[in-house]
Amino acid sequence: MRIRFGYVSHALSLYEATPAKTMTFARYQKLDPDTQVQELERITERNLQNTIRNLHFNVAHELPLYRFSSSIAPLATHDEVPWDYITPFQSLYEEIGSIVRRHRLRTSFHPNQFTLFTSDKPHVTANAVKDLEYHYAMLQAMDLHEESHINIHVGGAYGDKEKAVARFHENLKQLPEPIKKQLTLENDDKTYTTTETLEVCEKEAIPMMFDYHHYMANHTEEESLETLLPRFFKTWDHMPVPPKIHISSPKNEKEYRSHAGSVDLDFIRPLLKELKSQGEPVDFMIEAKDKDHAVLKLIEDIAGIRGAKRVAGGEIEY
DNA sequence: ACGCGTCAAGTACTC
DNA sequence: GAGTACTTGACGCGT
Repeated sequence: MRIRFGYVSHALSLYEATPAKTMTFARYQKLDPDTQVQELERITERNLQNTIRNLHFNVAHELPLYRFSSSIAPLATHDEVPWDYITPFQSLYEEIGSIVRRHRLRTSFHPNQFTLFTSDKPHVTANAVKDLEYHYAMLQAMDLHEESHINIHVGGAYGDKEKAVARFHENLKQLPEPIKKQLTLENDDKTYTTTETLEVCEKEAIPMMFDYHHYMANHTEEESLETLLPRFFKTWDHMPVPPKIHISSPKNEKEYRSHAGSVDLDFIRPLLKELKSQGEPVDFMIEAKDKDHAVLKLIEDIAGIRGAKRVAGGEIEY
């Protein structure tokens, strides 16, 4: 089995490299109207430049996976802040796309928890569509809109999961088809278990994003890795990329669902064992507080397991 | 330099 | 119905 690795948005080793510098609406309103858009543009340009710096970090460390920040363009989907977050930065978006293609990186977006399709309130669904259109527009500007995935959760339960899932399928029709093609759906740590998420994925032909930490926090006795993983793999059949798994470990017993700074090798051992027996290549997106530090450490830890061998900076054969 | 409250958005829970 | 927690990083403000 081959495992490739990556981290979320910001390599902390780099000096002042956040790709998520932001501006709140409250702050925006306090600005002189003449400088409002100028300020948004200044922040966005910096976020795109920092995205490029982070991609160079990936290339130098041979880490094939990278998740773009969702906060590249502040207030991009805010009703009262209509501004063009694409055209002024076209060449920066293109540069990002060309780095990604040249080095065969695998990139993605992960919009926040407000982007969901289970709500019974029409404006919530409308906002979800708008938010996904924002992410997709950036991918288009990078010319990565046919390869990069946008990952979201199923959503809320509202006291009746069956009805909520029915609404998910209904509301999802409002999402333009090209955007829907780039979606992945992730099992969450409180509401939708892996099986429930798989059912939605299978119905919609959407690949599933398996989060192992969420699985550990939210699964039933019937849900064994042994039975779930083949079904999870199947949602990625006919995809040009391997199934992707989110990896993190609990902060502590009491705050089990919170992410720890690094990834505890013992916590993910059962997953590694099961993946090894499946034998298929997989990609690991590491979601630890220490970001790049945690990835590089985990790679060394896994490479230290008997039978495992590092074949690149961010790639292990096991 | 450092700590603390705030932030556009939603849901779940308590009262 | 109103209020708070959840949860993330970044930011502005007060000290």
